[in-house]
Amino acid sequence: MEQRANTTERILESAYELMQTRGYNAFSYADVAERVGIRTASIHYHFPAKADLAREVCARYRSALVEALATIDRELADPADRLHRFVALQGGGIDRRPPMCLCALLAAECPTLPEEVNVEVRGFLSDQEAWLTRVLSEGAATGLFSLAVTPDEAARVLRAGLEGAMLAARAYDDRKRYDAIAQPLLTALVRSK
Amino acid sequence: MEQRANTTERILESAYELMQTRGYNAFSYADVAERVGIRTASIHYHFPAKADLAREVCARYRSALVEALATIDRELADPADRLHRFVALQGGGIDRRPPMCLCALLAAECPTLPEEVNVEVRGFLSDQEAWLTRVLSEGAATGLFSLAVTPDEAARVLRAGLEGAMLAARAYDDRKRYDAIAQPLLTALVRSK
DNA sequence: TGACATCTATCTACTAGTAGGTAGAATAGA
DNA sequence: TCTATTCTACCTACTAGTAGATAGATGTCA
Repeated sequence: MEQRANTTERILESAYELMQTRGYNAFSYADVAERVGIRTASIHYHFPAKADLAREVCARYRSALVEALATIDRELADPADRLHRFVALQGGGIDRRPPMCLCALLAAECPTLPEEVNVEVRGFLSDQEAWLTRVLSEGAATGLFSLAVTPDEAARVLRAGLEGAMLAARAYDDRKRYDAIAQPLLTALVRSK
Repeated sequence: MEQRANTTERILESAYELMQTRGYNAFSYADVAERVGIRTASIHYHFPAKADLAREVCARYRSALVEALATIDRELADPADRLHRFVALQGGGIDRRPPMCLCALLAAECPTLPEEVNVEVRGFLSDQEAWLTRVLSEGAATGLFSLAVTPDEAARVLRAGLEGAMLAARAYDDRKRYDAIAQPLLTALVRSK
């Protein structure tokens, strides 16, 4: 049939959606199979074990993050603009509500996750923090804004705060809660000059 | 036999520990039964459904929070001291590492949780925010410290940030990450005078 | 006090359904 | 025909939950 690439992509896409809404433990091969329109056994051909599928979903999600951050760097020069774009990126588009970062969700399940998935989750969090630290350092160094704490502290706080904001938006099923936390969080951390 | 109260307590205690480490979806009656030393069927005598057990665990956790906050109010008068005690409370003792708030964890699983559990989770988050808002308002009103944002904004940001801090500590299995976020978070939000 | 009845708490044994995973046959395109 | 892909059919382990029995404690009343 030569639909392997096609099917693999569809499996990954469905698995991503399921993982983002339910997490790792609450989705099954049966859920994916139903969405893709194949049998559960067929998924094992593309991804021998559930851990393989989850790891690949995370790895791609992480790659997408790296690309998105590179795009921000390319399109925006001002560190303050970059920060706001980052916050908006995490907040998601209009159709994706409430916003939720896949890896923030998986972080909550860490103790029950296969180790190869945990590696990707931690890598994602580290990538985020590293980029934020760089942008915050640049802004502070060039005097565009002043920080309430050191750049790497601000990066950690910002990442953690946005994570908590997404979780709250999810718990109350109200995407406005994200902005209601993200905005004052930025205000408290970064003082524009 | 008259061990009902005893057994009920032991079931609740085991369920609490399991839920705090694995969340709702990744623990089973079999896990609880093994720890308590009874059969799974016996758990159904005390808690007809898994949702009943989880709801009770959450309700008690929530009550414990309310009590703990009342104790803080009773023992400490200074709003700044109360805040630091709160942060330490969330960070847990020396033996409980890495720290994790049960309801912060469950917030991540919200879409897959029985509604009666969700009610308790949201109630917990609201209780926390209400208390924080009050303490922050008092501190700001009496001029003990100044806030970077409004008291209720600061309360939301603080709660979200600590939640993200606990998640990070869990993901990296390193309790130091909690303090590494909590401390600068407080610094950025609350300026002592 | 003794007998009967009820209650508590647990058990064994079971149900129906789901989990992830495997073996090997069928199919289809190059 | 060879190879890639998907299928049917199955497996074992586990899920929450139920049915019915039972041991022993407690209550009630003649």
